[in-house]
Amino acid sequence: MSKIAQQNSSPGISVIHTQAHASGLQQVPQLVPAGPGGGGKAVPPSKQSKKSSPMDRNSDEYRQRRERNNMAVKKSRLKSKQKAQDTLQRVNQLKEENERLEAKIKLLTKELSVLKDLFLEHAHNLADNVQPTSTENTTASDNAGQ
Amino acid sequence: MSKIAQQNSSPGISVIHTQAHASGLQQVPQLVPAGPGGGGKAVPPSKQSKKSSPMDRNSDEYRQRRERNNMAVKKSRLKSKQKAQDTLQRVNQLKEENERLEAKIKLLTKELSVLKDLFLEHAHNLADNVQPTSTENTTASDNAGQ
DNA sequence: ACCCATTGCGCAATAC
DNA sequence: AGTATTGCGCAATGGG
Repeated sequence: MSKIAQQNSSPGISVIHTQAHASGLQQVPQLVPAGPGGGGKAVPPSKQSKKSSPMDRNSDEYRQRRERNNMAVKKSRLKSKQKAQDTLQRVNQLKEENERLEAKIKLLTKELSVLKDLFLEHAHNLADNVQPTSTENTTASDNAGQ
Repeated sequence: MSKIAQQNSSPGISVIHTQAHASGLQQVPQLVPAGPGGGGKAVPPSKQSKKSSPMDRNSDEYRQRRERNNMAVKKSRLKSKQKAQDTLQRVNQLKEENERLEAKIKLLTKELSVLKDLFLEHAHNLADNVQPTSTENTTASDNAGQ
């Protein structure tokens, strides 16, 4: 998973791939009559030579279109790949953040429990009317809930 | 961004794509000499007609190999797509979890601040030797920090 | 009608 | 020897 093929010519630009792909496929114009049937259509007087026939593969315009499309395809794929990678990165980012948040929760929880304990202690002291001097042991009615 | 083309035949299975793609490309055997000749070779008896020549495109073996590869390609791409989707889902999952965690943090933080305030109040009361009866206003030295 | 963007597909070169 | 991946071009189709 490292080196790339780049089999056929086109080191980067030009070099029109004369044939289909890179081998022995012979191009055959094969202009089909493709009679559009009775598709007369009153409005668009176009010469009908566009959609109905397979388009001459030697046509300059054809090659041009192909070339453009190839570019577009490459671009699109690059973009897609990029996006995928970004998504992957996003996952890691979120995972990190998650850990951070969980750590924070842990800390806050601990702090809370400490404070609650202290508070309960005082409450008891007040209730028993005792002066807090040393460590108390939380006795009955001890439910902090959640 | 919804419907798929599926231009050439193959509704799902079989239908060997006789030609290149779906149009007028005529396949041309173009059998290069490649005569198996007397490919003797002691150990690897290969007829040398494998790597050096373009391989007969009519060859039964060729078609078989192509078919297999096509399958593999499809499979691989499906897998890849699946993975991408999973990753995307993972992102959403993590985002949700993140929100949950943040909500929890918010709650804990609030709880903490309340307790701290109460605690400070009591501290003041104790210090001033005052009986807590009504709402107190947290005056100076009021910093909960973070 | 025209153009670019996306997508399924098959081919060939590689990677494994 | 065989499958899995990947870059690439083609054609159909989706969207402006």
